[in-house]
Order: sequence, then C-alpha cells, then structure tokens
Amino acid sequence: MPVGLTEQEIERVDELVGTRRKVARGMPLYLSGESFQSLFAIRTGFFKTEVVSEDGREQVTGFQMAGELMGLDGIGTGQHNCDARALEDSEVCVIPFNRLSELSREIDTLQHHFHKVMSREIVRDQSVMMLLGTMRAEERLAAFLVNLSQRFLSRGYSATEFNLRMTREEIGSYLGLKLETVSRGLSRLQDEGLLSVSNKNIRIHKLDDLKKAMSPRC
Amino acid sequence: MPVGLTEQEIERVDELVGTRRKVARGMPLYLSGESFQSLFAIRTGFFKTEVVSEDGREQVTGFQMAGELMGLDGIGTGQHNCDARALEDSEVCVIPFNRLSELSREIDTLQHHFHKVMSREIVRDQSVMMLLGTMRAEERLAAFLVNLSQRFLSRGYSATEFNLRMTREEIGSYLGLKLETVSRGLSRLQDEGLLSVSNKNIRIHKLDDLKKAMSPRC
DNA sequence: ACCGCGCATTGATCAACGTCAATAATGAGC
DNA sequence: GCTCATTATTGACGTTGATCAATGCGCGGT
Repeated sequence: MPVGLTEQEIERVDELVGTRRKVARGMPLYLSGESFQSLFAIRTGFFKTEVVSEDGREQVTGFQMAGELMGLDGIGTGQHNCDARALEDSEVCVIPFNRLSELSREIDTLQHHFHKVMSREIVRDQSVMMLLGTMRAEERLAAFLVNLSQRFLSRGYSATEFNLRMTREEIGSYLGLKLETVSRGLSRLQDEGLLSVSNKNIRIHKLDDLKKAMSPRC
Repeated sequence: MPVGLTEQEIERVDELVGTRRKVARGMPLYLSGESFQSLFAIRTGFFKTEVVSEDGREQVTGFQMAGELMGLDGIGTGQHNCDARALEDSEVCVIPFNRLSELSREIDTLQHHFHKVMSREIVRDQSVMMLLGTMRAEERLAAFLVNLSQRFLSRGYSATEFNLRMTREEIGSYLGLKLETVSRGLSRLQDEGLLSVSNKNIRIHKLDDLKKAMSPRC
C-alpha cells in the first residue's frame, strides 16, 4: 500500500476498503460480462484470470497472488472482461471503484500509486506477449517458474521450493502450450538437473541455470 | 476526447496539451529506458511499439494510429519500457503527465476517461495474448486484418481497402510468426478469394468470410 | 529517372509442438 | 480407508510453421 501518507490519509484509505470476501477454491470472484463495481485486492490465496473468446477458446491471462489487484480490465467497459477464479480458498478486500476514484482525486499519492499499478499491469501483459511471441516451450516454462519463484520470494516464501496451485493444463493455457508439452518440459528440466518435480511440488536446484534456460539454446 | 465538459473545463484540457511534435518515418518517439515525462496522443500518422528483451529478442506489441494514446507503459517505472517508432511521417500531441494528473484530480470526467483508456489497453493486450496463445497462423492474420479494418472504418476510412504501413516482418513479430509465414498466409487468403494483396495494399473482398477465418478450421 | 537495397514471394526440408492413446498416480469425497 | 474422477506422465506419430535458399519486385533516395 502507498507510503508517504499522513495518519489522517491512512485512515481514509483504510475506510476505502469496503468489505472482505471469501472465495472458495474453484469459485469465481467475478465472471466476464458481470457489471464492474469494485476492484479486489488479494489478502490470501491464489487466483487465475481467464478470457473466453466468442468461438469458445480459453486463455489464462494470469495467476494472481496475495497483494495483487484484480479487476482493472472492467473499468473500460463497465463490465468485467475476464473470469477470475480462486485456485485455493482465498480472501479478498473489496474496493468500490467510485470511492477509489473520489479519494484518489484528493490524495495525490493514492492517485499516483493507482496509475502505477495499472501501468505495471500493461507492462506485465507486454512481457507475456513477448513470451508467447518469441520463446520456445522450455524457455516459456523456465520463465514461468522463475517469475513464480521471484514472486514467492518477495512475499517471504522460499524462492526455490513451492507448490504450484494450478494444473498443467492451466499452465499450458497461460503459456500457449498443450498440457503434454508442459509435462514433458518439466520432466526435461528435471532430467537436466535444474529442478525436481513431484506433481505440484517444485524444488529449484539451480535457479541461475533456470534463468539461463529462459534464453535461446546454449 | 472526453465529452460532458463545461466550456471552461474544455479550455483547461486544451491547455493541457503542451506542444506538438513531428516524428519522421523510422524515427523514435521514445526509446526504452528513457525517462518518462509525457503521454503522446497521435494526431496523424502511424506507429509501432516494440519491446526488446535482455537476450535481444524483439516483439512488436502494437500498432497505433490517429487518436490513440502512447506511453502508458512508462508510468509504473518512470521510464519507458518499449520503443515507439513512426512507421510514416507523423505528428503527436505531447501531454505532460504531471499536468494530466493534476487536472484529472479536478475534473472527474477527465479522470474517469483516463482510467478507461488505461483499462482498455489492458483488455487489448489480453486479446493479443489470446491471439498468440490459441490461434493458428492464418487465424492470427485474419484477426489482424479485421482489427485494422475496423480501426480504419471508425476513423472514416475504408474498411475494405487500405495500405499496410508495416513490413511483413513487423506483422510477423506482432503475430508471433516469421515473415515467410505471414507472406504465405496472405497469399493463401488471396487464393481463397477473401482479399487481394499487392505489396502493402490490401483489398478485402469478403469481410464476413475473413471474420470467419479467425475461427478454427471450418 | 535511375539505381540499389530492402522487402516480398515461393519452394524444399526439418524440427518443434500438437494430437491421439494408454497408463499411472493423486487426492477429494464418501 | 477406499474409490473414482481428475490430473499427470510417457510414447508414437502427424502437422504446422520455422529454417534455409533463391529469385523477383518496388520504392526511397539522389
């Protein structure tokens, strides 16, 4: 949350958070087409966001964890443009968007912070475009795991040992691969000694080499 | 530009636009790493945005035309995160970001409009992710052409006859394909009678069928 | 108007990934 | 603790798009 606020301002930002909401594993936080009213800040848990095209194609557009903001895609049209679904039992803070708008008009630090969050989401999406447009299957997997690793680390968890919350199919959808290719890729990274896979449990042995595996074949 | 403003507000939004800037074909509007100060609204011309990864990979992340806003990616870090380059001689309005921030704190219509623009950019990026993640080469090409067609139409130009401003290689980079694949795809769409290609000139004969060509094989 | 280089097209071959299929392992629910 | 459905692994094979290569064309610059 933004720093550099007066105590009074902090109080007002606190009261901005309307309610909390629990979302059980597998349940939607919101669905595409629903009216957009609020943003959601994840307190605990893990989500995926997924877009469904007219012809029925599904694409996972991201995995979100504690501290991240969801729902930004709904501002433009007033309707949510993707489904957000909990991958484990989760809890979110509900942030009514019109109150956020009002308050950010009064507290410029809040305004600036909000703009930064939106901009970073754009940059994140662009790096996924790069991944999908230019990387080979094993490189995508390595990039995906390194990204997860860094995000766990920044939350105080281990960067080298964690449990995946999503299935191979969901990983594949996110990375533009089929689930079999994801499975083979993980097996291959394991064979190369970079990590151990046991179902959803990942132990990274050589994080440096995994980072190198994001780049074209050595 | 936003509607529903008083005359006084319109004046103030007008004075927000600091200067204009001309960018010759091939020249950068900004480069990755440069300090972010302003957003740019395209008055005339055509741009591409491109990200370059650490290991040297390049990915075109979008093509922008008159009326569209560029530079949103720089807000989060204070530095531009991609290159923006003119594909033809162009002119932009320079919008100093700190003045936009101030003014949007006073004019809520402006604030809301700005938030919508950012949100739509996120949604646009997600639909590119869908394209890159799930579509086959010819489907991507069809989707690309249909998108261009609609954007020309909404600007008062022909939806069925236009000139591409970018090379096959740039199209390929955007679509996650090699330039040869782009060329073959265009030839194939031509053979199927959906359109005519003559270098950069495109004439769409069957827009409906082209839209259908975005979906999996019939 | 001309020249030259960048851009586009097309063909042949190849590798990566998808598809289809069979089996195994896991864990959620009773 | 057991069972079944879901998820994951692995193999064999097919297809798509990448790669390599050669040729032709057009347009920008002088």
